[in-house]
Amino acid sequence: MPYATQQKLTLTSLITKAERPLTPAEICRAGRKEIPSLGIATVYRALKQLAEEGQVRLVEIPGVSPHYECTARQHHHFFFCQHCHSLFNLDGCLRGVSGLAPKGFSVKRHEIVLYGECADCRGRA
Amino acid sequence: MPYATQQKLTLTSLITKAERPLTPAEICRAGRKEIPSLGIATVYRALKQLAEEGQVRLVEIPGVSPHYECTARQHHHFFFCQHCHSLFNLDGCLRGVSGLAPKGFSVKRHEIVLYGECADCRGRA
DNA sequence: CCTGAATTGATACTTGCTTATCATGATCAT
DNA sequence: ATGATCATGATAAGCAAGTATCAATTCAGG
Repeated sequence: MPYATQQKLTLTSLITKAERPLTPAEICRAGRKEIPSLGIATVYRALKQLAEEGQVRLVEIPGVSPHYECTARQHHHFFFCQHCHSLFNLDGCLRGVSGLAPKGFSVKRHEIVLYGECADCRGRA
Repeated sequence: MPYATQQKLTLTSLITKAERPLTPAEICRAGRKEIPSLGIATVYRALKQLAEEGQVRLVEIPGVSPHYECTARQHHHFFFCQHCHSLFNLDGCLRGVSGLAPKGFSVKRHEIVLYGECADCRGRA
């Protein structure tokens, strides 16, 4: 039977409360504020377990290193700031996405990614 | 000054005529029908040069290994068959894509990817 | 509080993709 | 043709993400 360790509890809480997808490195850095000895391997192990349980999912964005997010969010897409390299969640979706597929093709899911500059970076530039 | 070798000519022609994005491995395999000794390193070198010249561009799809395509095509998106792992070009786009971004964000470009089963795979299943 | 089972953290290793190295071979201006 | 230059192909090496290993540590039931 699995043990309830400080590492798991901290990491689960951290990922659940995050308001945007995080990289394993970001998760590790954040977790070290609570548990300074936290190792990256433990982060990967926790992510793997949480993903298997369905609590966390991998977010893959073209040209962006892998991020992870809590699955408790509804369907949404992402905005990647090319200046500060941060990933933002977007609300809403578009109509007719599946209509882009040729006849005879069945669409199971879709991804939409916007690239540009976030409000902060735009203001500073 | 660069030399016009059989390898470069063959690879350029091959990529230009392809009707869908190809992986370096696919390009190498196809090129060997013309030049059996063709090495993978030459494929990567050609892709790098063509990309710098703007003739070819990298196509990155979440969860899919890197593909390359000719830039002479107009704006389009992709469909990835989860069964045969092939990438297909889609015609058309959607309206209001940039409207998904929060206020103050500037959108430079976007990507839309559909995942599912292509007509062939769907028929066989 | 003690003991067996699970977990941790450091690090070595694996995997997939891409680039560097270098001896050999192709290209082209003369 | 021919020599200087550039390109090729095989393979080693690099790189980044993730996994395996293992001694040391932590957990939790009796």
